[in-house]
Amino acid sequence: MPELPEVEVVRRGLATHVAGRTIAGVTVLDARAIRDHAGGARDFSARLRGARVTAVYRRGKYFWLALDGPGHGDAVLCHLGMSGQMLIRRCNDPEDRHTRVIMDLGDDVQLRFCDQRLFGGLRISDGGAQLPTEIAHIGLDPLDAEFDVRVFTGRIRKRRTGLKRALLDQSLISGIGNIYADEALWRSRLHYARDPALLRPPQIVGLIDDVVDVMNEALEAGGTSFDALYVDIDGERGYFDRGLHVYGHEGVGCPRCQTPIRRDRFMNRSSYLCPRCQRTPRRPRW
DNA sequence: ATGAATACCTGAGAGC
DNA sequence: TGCTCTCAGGTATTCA
Repeated sequence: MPELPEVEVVRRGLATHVAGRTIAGVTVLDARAIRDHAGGARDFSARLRGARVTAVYRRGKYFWLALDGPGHGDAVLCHLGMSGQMLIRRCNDPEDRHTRVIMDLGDDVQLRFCDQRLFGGLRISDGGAQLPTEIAHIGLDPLDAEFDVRVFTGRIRKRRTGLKRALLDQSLISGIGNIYADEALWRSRLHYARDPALLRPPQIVGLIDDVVDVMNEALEAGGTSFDALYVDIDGERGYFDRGLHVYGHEGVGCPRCQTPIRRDRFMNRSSYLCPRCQRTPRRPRW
């Protein structure tokens, strides 16, 4: 569900409200939320007790709390999956639905991990404060200062797969999900089945420019919320759904040419595109 | 190397 | 009302 802009909104909220705090206690309400933590719930809680959060980092859709004190150099590695939320609450605030893990942070502050579908989760990464080895296979995201569009161009043009499939491959470039893939492809007037090897390098540079633009615009709007499943750490929605041009707009006129937006089934999910602006290629790669 | 299928989950909404 | 079906922003693994 949440893609890079939504995760970055959460990361910023945590950097403001959690960094500098000490974890006084951890309650795992549903062990499935930490299924990727090798040690299980007791180990998870015990190792975090007394640890201090020094900073909150992100790569793609993953983020992590860097720890000091007990667990110095370790990190709490987090992914929101399709429906995960990080909520800052007072201890006596009403319960949030689907709360799976609660971290008490002192001063009457709680961090609650809530996740309806449980595709997300938390785990401790040994020595992962700088960059968890568990996500070594995740590529740089386009907002990372280290991201080099020339390197990316070289890599994607070697991929023998469709353009959208490549954009969604988190090992090639991270942070892009179904919404922002469709929005960026529409901005670049590229069909999802274009063959990356047949694109000119400037087209790929332009596409990445569009990815960065749409993500930055979404970030300014606080992310995209279609429903209550994506909210920031205060439980507030984002407003970028108003800024979407094609995603979820089946049958609505393309903002450029008024041709009705079409929804295709692709990779077992929906792809929205303008059939006039984004012509099906002569030699498609699916 | 690539990708299809599957698994992990809950819940909202549509249609009957 | 209650059943079945489809859909949803993601990732990892297995098998061909």
